[in-house]
Amino acid sequence: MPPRTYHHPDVEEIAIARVLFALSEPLRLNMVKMLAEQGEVDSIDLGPDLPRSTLTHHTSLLRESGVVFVRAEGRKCMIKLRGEDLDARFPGLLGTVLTGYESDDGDRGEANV
Amino acid sequence: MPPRTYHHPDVEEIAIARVLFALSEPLRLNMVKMLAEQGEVDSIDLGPDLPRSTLTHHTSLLRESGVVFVRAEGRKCMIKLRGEDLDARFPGLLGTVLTGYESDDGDRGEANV
DNA sequence: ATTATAGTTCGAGAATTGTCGCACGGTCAA
DNA sequence: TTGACCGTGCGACAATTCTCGAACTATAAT
Repeated sequence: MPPRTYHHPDVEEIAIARVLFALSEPLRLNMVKMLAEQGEVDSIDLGPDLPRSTLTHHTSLLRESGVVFVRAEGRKCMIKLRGEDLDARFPGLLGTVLTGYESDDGDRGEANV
Repeated sequence: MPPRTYHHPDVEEIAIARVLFALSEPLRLNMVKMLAEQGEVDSIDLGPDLPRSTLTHHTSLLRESGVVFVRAEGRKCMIKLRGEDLDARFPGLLGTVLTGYESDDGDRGEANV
């Protein structure tokens, strides 16, 4: 009956080690890149080819580490970066990671575009 | 006979996902913090209470991910941050991580000082 | 109400990572 | 040379993490 709800850690509760771990996974790092470019997106757009349970796994990990905010929208769910929260907690961190990821063509920077 | 040598990735080879993973481990993150504060240090100082093989495991991972430079000094080994290399590859990343770690007392920020 | 769709949970298995004892080779002092 | 010390590599085990199918719940359309 109750509509889907999601738990999000408070800003003070966000731990840097967990954030770094969340961003250290290529799939998740690419998701974060998309979120930074596109704003709030439908979760399915973050991994159209992934099994749903795998997608849920990664989005949940990003949410529980404090990187993203998840919101139920009808039967799908919308995801956006917690950019301001992250910047308040760890100033500049997200920006430098994303800038660094841009210049890292060794991982998967542009071969798939 | 040959003195101990260590392989270090070139600057261009340093991958951001691997760096973030290396920094996502509390033990290793604390080692990096010490290195940032103290410059080049004896490896033993990074984990006096750790089993040697465990210490080697973590220092090797930091070295292979491009975070630290390791040098044999007699029978011990000296370790220092590759600060300039990291900054050339991913500008500002290390600084923001260290700054963020400083303000993160939830992990182990100051309870042990 | 029925059907279809989307996300979640649970479980199992594979893969990766962390921990640590132990033997080995290199280094230094006596 | 002998012996103590330090780091490394190996191997085994524990702990985490990743992947993904299947059953389930909620939502929307017919």
